[in-house]
Amino acid sequence: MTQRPIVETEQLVKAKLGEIPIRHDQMAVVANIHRAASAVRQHVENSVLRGVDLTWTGFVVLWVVWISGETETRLVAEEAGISKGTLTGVARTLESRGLVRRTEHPSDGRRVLLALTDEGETLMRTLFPDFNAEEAFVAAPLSAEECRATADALRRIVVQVETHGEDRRLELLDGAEPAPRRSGRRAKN
Amino acid sequence: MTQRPIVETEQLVKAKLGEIPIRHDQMAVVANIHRAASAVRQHVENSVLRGVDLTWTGFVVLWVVWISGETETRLVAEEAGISKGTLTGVARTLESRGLVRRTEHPSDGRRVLLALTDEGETLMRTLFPDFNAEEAFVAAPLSAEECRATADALRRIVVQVETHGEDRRLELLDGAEPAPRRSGRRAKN
DNA sequence: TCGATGTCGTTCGGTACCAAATTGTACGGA
DNA sequence: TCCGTACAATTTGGTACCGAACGACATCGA
Repeated sequence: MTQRPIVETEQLVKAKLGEIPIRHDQMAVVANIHRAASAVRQHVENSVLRGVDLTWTGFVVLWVVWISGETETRLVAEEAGISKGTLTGVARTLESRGLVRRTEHPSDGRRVLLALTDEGETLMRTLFPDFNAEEAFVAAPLSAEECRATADALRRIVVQVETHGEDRRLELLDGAEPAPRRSGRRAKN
Repeated sequence: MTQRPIVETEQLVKAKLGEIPIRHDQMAVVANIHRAASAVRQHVENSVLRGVDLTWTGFVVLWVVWISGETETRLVAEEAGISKGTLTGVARTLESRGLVRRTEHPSDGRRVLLALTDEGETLMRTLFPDFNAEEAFVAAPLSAEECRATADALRRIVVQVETHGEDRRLELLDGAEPAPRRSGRRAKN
């Protein structure tokens, strides 16, 4: 993942687009968010997670359930940042490994609750400190203060998308229908 | 994706782990990197990319080839931050849409070059400004200076993983064999 | 010249992942 | 009681994604 120098990229973009103005700083932030996310994810998967046969997402789901206790699946999906359809599959995998247990909701037959098994609890108690040590490792070049500032900036981006993203998308489409997703299951008509 | 308040999360973690010390700032940075990455990706896919039937990764690959010109696939994969195996599939998809062209390397029969078709060029010329506008939208809560500081912090994390990640992983295993990946194709023996 | 060794891109086995469709349950009002 | 609407999780159809294995080619030394 050898990164092309930013300066060079800017020149190349300029050559491609000529007069059209580009927001470089914003472009760099977005690009680096994704580079960092995949670098960190890859590192953690290949260090602490591989040995216990978990994917990143599997770990995140375990984490959410561990911290929250028995929780409805839709909330777990939301907290873990994946769709509920994806969670169904991930939860099935975790269940088959004996780390997670499904229970039906006491009063609402539609809902399903997720909780850790004893084995899951035990795993997380030893695994989380290792995981956190890798978080510390990847963030080592940043001071505590820089970590906080960076985390805060990223949080503001998340909030921006969550609060204004929907409106923005509607505005962009400007009345046109929402353009069906080409991959995945076809829309009915 | 309603985010649990950080303070609350810390208390819950503390309750779970008791005396074991946790690096909270580093934990928050890693968590927010991933939240931001998926929020941004989702927003962009559902705004500008859906209409032209591209996934995030497909766009990134197009971008790399657009900026770099005709390029060997292994370099495209590296620059795009995906494995070469994944690139084979993505390139196939893009080729089938007529956006990308494969050429054999003039002197080395193993290599394959990727270049945009005219259609690909045309698409990027109109698509990239739209894409960049969404980058500006998601980063809107940050000043230009904050964008630079955040991008820089993220870049340092990427560099940290790239320069010390391998050593770190070896150190963690401490002589043990590398723990086979359980999912995916089985190791030979 | 030929074999060992390395490096390409591709194939393969498997999970992850999304959004639409589907199925099942809840709950209000007629 | 029955119907319609709302909301729950699951299924479905498709791409993305990784890393190991593979086959084709390159390169170097004997």
